[in-house]
This record gives sequence, structure tokens and C-alpha cells, in this order.
Amino acid sequence: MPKKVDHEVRRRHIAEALHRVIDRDGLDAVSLREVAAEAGVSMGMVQHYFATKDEMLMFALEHLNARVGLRIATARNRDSPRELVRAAVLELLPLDDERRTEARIALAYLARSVVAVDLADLLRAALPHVIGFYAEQIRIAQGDGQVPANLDPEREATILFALVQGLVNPALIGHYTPEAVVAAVDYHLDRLFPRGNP
Amino acid sequence: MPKKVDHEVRRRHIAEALHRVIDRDGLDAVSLREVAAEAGVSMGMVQHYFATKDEMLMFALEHLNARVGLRIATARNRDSPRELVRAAVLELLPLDDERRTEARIALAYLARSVVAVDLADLLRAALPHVIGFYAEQIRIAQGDGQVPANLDPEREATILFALVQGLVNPALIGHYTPEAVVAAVDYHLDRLFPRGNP
DNA sequence: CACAATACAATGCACTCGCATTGTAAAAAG
DNA sequence: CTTTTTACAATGCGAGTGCATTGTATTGTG
Repeated sequence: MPKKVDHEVRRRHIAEALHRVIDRDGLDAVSLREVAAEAGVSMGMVQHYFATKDEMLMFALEHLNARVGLRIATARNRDSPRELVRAAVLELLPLDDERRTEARIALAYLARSVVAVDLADLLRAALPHVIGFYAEQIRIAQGDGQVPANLDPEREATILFALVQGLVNPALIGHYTPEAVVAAVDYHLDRLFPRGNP
Repeated sequence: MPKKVDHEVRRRHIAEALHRVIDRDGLDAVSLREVAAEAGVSMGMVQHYFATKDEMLMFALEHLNARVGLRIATARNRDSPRELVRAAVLELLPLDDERRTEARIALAYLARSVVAVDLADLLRAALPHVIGFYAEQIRIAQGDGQVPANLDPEREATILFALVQGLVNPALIGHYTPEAVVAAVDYHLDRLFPRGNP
């Protein structure tokens, strides 16, 4: 048969160009022509690998989800549950350019998910994993006496996740400095792990 | 001179139609023609009251900000600081259709603000007011002994606001029921006001 | 070598967009 | 009544959109 091309590689290449466009000019600026130009390929090629624009968007979001998930899973080599949770939390905050870019992209998808059910499904599916991880670590820390036994791990995980997500948007529009964001996180972690960092 | 028309009334009428379009189909679906149709007027009239589309969007956002700010200011007739803060917090959460609509609209603006500096400025300007209100109430409650004196009012206000904002998005995409959202808020308020609701 | 399937590239099409222009009706001012 | 200013309505335009179609070069398979 014909030429051998790794479809996954091409699709990822296009997806990353797509995300650069979102980061630079927003999701509204995403068009087949714009993505093709950013990726340095022809528009016909983009169409060859993605039948529709929506399919391209969905693939790119899954690709991003996988990337972030992998990075969080990699950060598991920490000493204490507190440090582990802290690292996972900071990974989601726009503290440097890379994370800032990711946060901007994630926000763009989130906004569209309000009127695009498929996107909402994808985003929602990622939540239990993160929150469950927090809850798991809190439970472990309770076993070690680092977290007060009277705290509800599930609720604390829910609140921690909301707190983190709620810091993202003000930080993105420049209301908090990265240092202020980290300080707020540590302030809350001090309460959650009063004896987790001796 | 000519016909007498209240410009503000017309502009608000158009702005509300614009927000109905955002709520139904997202900010991407906002076009001069669509807004005009939703408002039941001609496209020429929309152009008569707003020189550009951006001007229309900015006006509509200010209009929304004013509406929400007014509603929060109105809710000040509560017994305790805790109940006051709780009411102000619940006012921002998508617990019913009206608040849900507002949250969807606010999210749309927020996403665009990432690439539209003017919008970001408007959104950022609203934050200190809300967070300052929380901090003020926490300080008052500390004076009454309802909030532990060792808590930092500014930091607690920051965290409370972030927590609330962080609950909005998962609630919008259906990950939390309204009851779960309220439960999470009350769980955190129990910690913040351990003796605020005897 | 012949064939067929794949990987693009190029172009066309119907549609929508924001905005500018033009025309018209109405009413306040002189 | 005349004039002038305002309030719209209607239309046109160039640009950009997603997608379909067509053409062509390449390469593995029989």
C-alpha cells in the first residue's frame, strides 16, 4: 500500500499547533487555515487527519488531558503526603509560562463546554481522578497523624480542589502574583496538615 | 430637535438580549444580527446605539456587574456576619436558573478576557470589592468572638473567594449538585465560624 | 511492472461576519 | 412652515469560515 505515516504523530503535531493558537489568540481564532499555518502544513493536510473541526478540538483536549495527567502521576516521588499534594496542586496553577499556557487553554475549553456537551463530558471525567487523589492522600496522612482525624477527607478534597481552581482565574487575569497564589495554598495546607511538615 | 429616546434604556434592552444569546449559544454565537433578532429590533438599530461590537460587549458586562453588585449589596440584612457572608457567597453560585445563567455568562467573559485586555481590566476591578467585603465581615466576627482570633482575615477572605469561584465551574458542567455545593460551603464556613451560628 | 490505496495540495462554494453607506421618517427648533 | 437633527431600516462589501471536491504524487502490494 501507500506511504507510511504515523497518524498519531501527525495528529499530535496539529493538536499542539492548535493549542498554540488558543494560547495566543483564543479559541475563537481557531480555524482550519490558522491551525494549518501555525503547524506549517497545508489546510488540506489538516482535513486529511481530522474529518471535522470538532473532531480536531476533541482530540486536542484529550491530548492535553493526557499530558497533564501524566505529569501529575510523575510527580509522585515526594516524602510526605503534604508535599505530594502540594506538588500536585502547584502543577495545576499558572505559576510559570508553561502552566499559564495550559490554564489559558483549559479555560477556553471550559467556556466552550458550557454549550458543547461533548467537551463537558470530557472535562467532567477528569475531575473524580484528581479529587480522589487528594482524598486518598488526606486519608493516608490521617493514618500518620498528620491530618486531624475529625476532618472529612472527601469534603476536604473537594474544598482543596475548588480552592485551587478558584485561584487559577484571578491569577490568569493578573489579580494575584504567583507568590500570592503559593502563599494562599500553603496557608490552607497549614490548616489541613497542621503536623504534616515538622 | 428630533425624537426623544432614552438611550440607556435601549442599550440595556440590547445588552440583555445579548446575554440571552450568550446563555443559550455562547459568546461565539454573538453577532450583530443574532443580538438584533433576539432583541426584536433591526440590525441597524443595534449599530445606532453601539458603534462597534466590542463597545456593545463592554457595556453589557458593566451592566451585568452592576446588577450583581446591587443584588449583593441588597442582601445585607442578615443577623450574623456568618449568615451575611453565606448569603453573599450563595449569591455567586449557580444554584438556580438565574444564577446559573449569570455564571455561564461570567465564564464566557472570563474566557475572552484572556485575549481581550479591556475585559480583563473590568473583571479584575470587581474582585477587591468582593474579597474586601469577606475580609471585613471576618474581622467583625473576630471582634465578636465568632471567628478564631488567630486566623488572618485577608487570607481567609482570599481562600473563601477562591473556594467559591472554584465550585462554580464543576457545578456548571454538572459535576456537583446544588446541594453538594451548599454542603461544601457550609463545611468550610463551619471551620471559619466555629462559634458563629450557635 | 501494474495497480490501487494513501497522503496530501489546491481550489471552489455557500455562508456568515463586522462594518460602512445610503435612504427615509419623524419631531423638535427657528 | 421650514430646517435640521436624530432614529432607525436596508443594503452592500470585502474578508473569513467550514467543508466538499478534485487533482496529483508517492509507495507498498500482487
